[in-house]
Amino acid sequence: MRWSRYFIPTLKEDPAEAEVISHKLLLRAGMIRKLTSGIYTYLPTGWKALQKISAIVRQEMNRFKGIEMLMPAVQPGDLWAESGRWEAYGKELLRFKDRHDRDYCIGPTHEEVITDLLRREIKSYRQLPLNLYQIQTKFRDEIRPRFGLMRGREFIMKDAYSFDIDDAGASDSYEDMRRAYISIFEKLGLKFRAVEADSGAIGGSFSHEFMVLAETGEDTIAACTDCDYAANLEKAEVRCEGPDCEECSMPAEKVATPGLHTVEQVAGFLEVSPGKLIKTMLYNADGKSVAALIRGDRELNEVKLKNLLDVTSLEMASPEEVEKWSGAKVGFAGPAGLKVDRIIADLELQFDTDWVTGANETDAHLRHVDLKRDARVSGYHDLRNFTTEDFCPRCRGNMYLTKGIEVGHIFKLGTKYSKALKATFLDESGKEQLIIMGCYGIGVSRILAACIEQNHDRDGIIFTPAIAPFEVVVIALNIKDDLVREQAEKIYERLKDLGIDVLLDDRDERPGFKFKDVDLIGSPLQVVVGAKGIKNRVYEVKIRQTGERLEIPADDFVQEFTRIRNDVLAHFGLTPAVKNGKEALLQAHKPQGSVEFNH
RNA sequence: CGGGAUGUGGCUCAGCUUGGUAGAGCGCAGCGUUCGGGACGCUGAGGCCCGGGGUUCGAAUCCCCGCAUCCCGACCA
Repeated sequence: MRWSRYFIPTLKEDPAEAEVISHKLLLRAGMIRKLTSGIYTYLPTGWKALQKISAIVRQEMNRFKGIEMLMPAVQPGDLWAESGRWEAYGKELLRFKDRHDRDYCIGPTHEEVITDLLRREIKSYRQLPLNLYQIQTKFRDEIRPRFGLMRGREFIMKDAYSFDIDDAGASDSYEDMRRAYISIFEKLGLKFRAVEADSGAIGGSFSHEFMVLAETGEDTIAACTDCDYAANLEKAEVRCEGPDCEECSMPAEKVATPGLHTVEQVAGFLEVSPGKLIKTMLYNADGKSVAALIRGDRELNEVKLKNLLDVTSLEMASPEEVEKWSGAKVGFAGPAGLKVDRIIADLELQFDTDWVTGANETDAHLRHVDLKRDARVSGYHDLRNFTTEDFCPRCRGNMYLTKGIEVGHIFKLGTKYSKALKATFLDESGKEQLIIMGCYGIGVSRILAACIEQNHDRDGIIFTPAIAPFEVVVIALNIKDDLVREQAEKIYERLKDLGIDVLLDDRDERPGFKFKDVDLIGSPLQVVVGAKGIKNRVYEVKIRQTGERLEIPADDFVQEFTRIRNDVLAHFGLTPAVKNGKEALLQAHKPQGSVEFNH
């Protein structure tokens, strides 16, 4: 492709409408333009990058038994009423009526449509399993679209749905998709983590989120340095182990702590560390009184508490309730003698003793408390937020915190939709059974934004070779110089022959102008052809990622260029695989299961 | 849905406090000089100043009502 005959409307200045880096750079690099809030046109290079992402998604989905199809964007309201989501989905579902006054919506997802299709077509267990997917434009009428492609209203998504005859089959389908997703993100050349998501009542690890690692990510992830374990910070498991401690040698003793009701105040007054205090947090859980005990220097994780109690409503107790249950004003509750239905303690409290707690008496605390001796604790459970001091719950390795952008989510649906829409099959014994489903999403357009969030510098985008609209840009420095033009054309043709997606910057512009533009659009490699180089029989190759400029002899250009290119591919965890001598498909060369690449 | 901000040439913005009929830089067109990190000079085109009402002799500027966009939060998953 020749730049002079192409369409890449770059911007020199940051657009006022953009806040986050990927949004700014997508606009500045001429990849997208906004039509209206949360809705963007993909310009040629933006669309090209999206197609490259889609191609890898498609390739890996097919490899892991997915079958591509395409469903309508517009869906009848009746179908959504049948699944119960016409009411449940809320305003995010864009609804409208046709000329006959019938209800319709624009699909934010396709469980209803695919389940409707399958219930009509699937009769027998012999027809299953199936995994059907599509890559399609979705619409969700977000209350507040923001960050460009990161959270648009209209966006491109790959959504897959699996259909199995039993749980074992569904688990196999799920595992296939998990592996496919790992492979997809490896081949895209992105640093990512598969994160265990809240599997809720289903149990087991049946939900994973795939997070592209980027400092600007919205989610915080706790990840293990030694194994694959990673989880959203608020979901990360805390494991505590150790020998049971001896009973405290001293009896519990009441001390006056007038007006001191925060951890810091009490710890300071009694000259102990906050870690020797126990916070007693009182909750109203579905009408029952519950006390959660946690070390003074820790944070309670309410989601963990709620899941543990398996209640629908969990609220902190009102001051009145606190007084009623503890017999003291807020700030002086303690486990000893507390009048609540249930006392639950955090795991780590069982490995220590000689605590300071509230005395259930205003202006008083107890010291030398031994939980086993002095309180009726019904159980020790993981109740607190994960900290970086904690170790990996799987392999005891060290954990670190990182930020991520959710780009994929896989989970087992079970029979939620097959039940609602009566999608059944006859099993071997002729008995009618519900189809077991799973669904698997990838935000294709969000990947483009996430890639830029992860890979950019002050000059612009640094695309991974797999996503770059053009892997190489050949810059003809002075196009009016016949020799320069001829040499640039020659290199351009040679690279094309190697099967590389290459752009020839043949514009009649000043060098500085062209350098800035080329850096901005983010191609991983640049070949600079100038009069000076030609005189010395060298070409210059610039590696976008590092800024390195390498002079290579004109005579063995192809050989040297290929070597440099392979180094760049390796940096993104990729190797070239030449097929039919032409098509340069990019392959991840990392072993499967290894999900992170280091700089 | 609550809070905040902004709408002026294609883009980024000034002008608004203190009303007098619109500016800069970039971009665009032409000419010349330049030519390895977004050059310089000259000439030129381009604006119902978001929309609608009002106040006033006179409104980009003051008042009221809309609309749009962006940011924070809540909501949603």
